[in-house]
Amino acid sequence: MQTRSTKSLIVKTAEELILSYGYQGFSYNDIASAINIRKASIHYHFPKKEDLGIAFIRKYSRLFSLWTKRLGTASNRERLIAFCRMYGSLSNNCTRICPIGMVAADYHSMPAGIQEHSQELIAQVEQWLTELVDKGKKEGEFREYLRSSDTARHMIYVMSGSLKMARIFKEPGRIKRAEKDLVFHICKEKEQ
Amino acid sequence: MQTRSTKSLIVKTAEELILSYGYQGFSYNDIASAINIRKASIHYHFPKKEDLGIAFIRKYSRLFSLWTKRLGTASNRERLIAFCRMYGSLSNNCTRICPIGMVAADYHSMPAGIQEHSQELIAQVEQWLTELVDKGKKEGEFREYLRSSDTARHMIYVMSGSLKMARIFKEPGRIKRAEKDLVFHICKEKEQ
DNA sequence: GTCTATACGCTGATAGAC
DNA sequence: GTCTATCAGCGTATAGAC
Repeated sequence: MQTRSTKSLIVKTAEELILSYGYQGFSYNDIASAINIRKASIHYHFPKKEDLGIAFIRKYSRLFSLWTKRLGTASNRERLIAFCRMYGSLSNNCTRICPIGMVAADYHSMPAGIQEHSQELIAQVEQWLTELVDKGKKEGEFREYLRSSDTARHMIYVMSGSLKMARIFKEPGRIKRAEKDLVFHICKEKEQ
Repeated sequence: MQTRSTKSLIVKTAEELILSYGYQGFSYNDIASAINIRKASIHYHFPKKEDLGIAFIRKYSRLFSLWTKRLGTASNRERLIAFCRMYGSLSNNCTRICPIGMVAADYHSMPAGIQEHSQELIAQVEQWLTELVDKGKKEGEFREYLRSSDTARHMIYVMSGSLKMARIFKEPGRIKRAEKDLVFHICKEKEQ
């Protein structure tokens, strides 16, 4: 197991633990036993827990950038649906919530560095969605009366909320329903 | 300071701390210093932290029951708006989030007793909203195509999400916007 | 890079005096 | 009911050998 491998394995494990138990709900010891290394080795890669938290946020920020670039030539309606599906996949069969939902709830008990990076991640997603809604309106796919940025925020609230409730009640259908509600409210026709 | 007073003061303080920092983000020591008593005194009233967590959830459950009873003769539209306003007041000027949003995020790192009571609280609010939407549809105030329980859930997602984001970005306007969006989507006319 | 060993503060919790 | 005193355990974090 090489260095780079270990480092990304640590982040991957932290990621799973954070999205399941929250930032304060996991410890270096949890990671150490999960991947069979010692706590001190984690501190070598991430001296402070805050560093690991930031790495987690930044990873999702990069993943989202990559995801938007991979979309190619899809209609605005298709992009909207793709976003909901991608978001829903974070649920991991009702075991996890989304990064945004997690950092938003635990926000005030997180180190300042994580707070800043959280704001950036949320702003990044909001901006992408705002532009999507704006484009969808201009190109006649989305309802004209929508306010782009408010609709973008609305989408995040709904998808993020549905993941949390799906986990609590073990009802994956909540995520699908949230998607359908959003598509119906935002898109002009084809209620599907 | 009599006994009953101290007990309710402890719950009140726990409440503020939980809605700001989360269940794992506060300690008996935080409460003790906040109201100038010793940790052991808190353990007298609430032997385990879980007991205090449950008291917190149950208090909000009772408060919600009382709130719904105090509504009197209001139209369904007025009830919808009243709900959003009541919910928004939990924000406490962008310093707190809602009980549902908090327990939903930290769910898997909470003791089983708190999880159960959280489920009950959420179900209670969902049910009241479902009945409201149902009634609003039947009486012609709300849009007929809405599915009552999905709309109820949608409302919780949106209001709960808006409180969290309002806190992060210090934008109380997000809560008001969430309310207007919901009213517009659910009510038939008077876009306001 | 990974390990062993260790420091040390804070946590939830208990025993017992008043 | 509230206090002082105390506990074991776990948290993050560091030093230094290999």
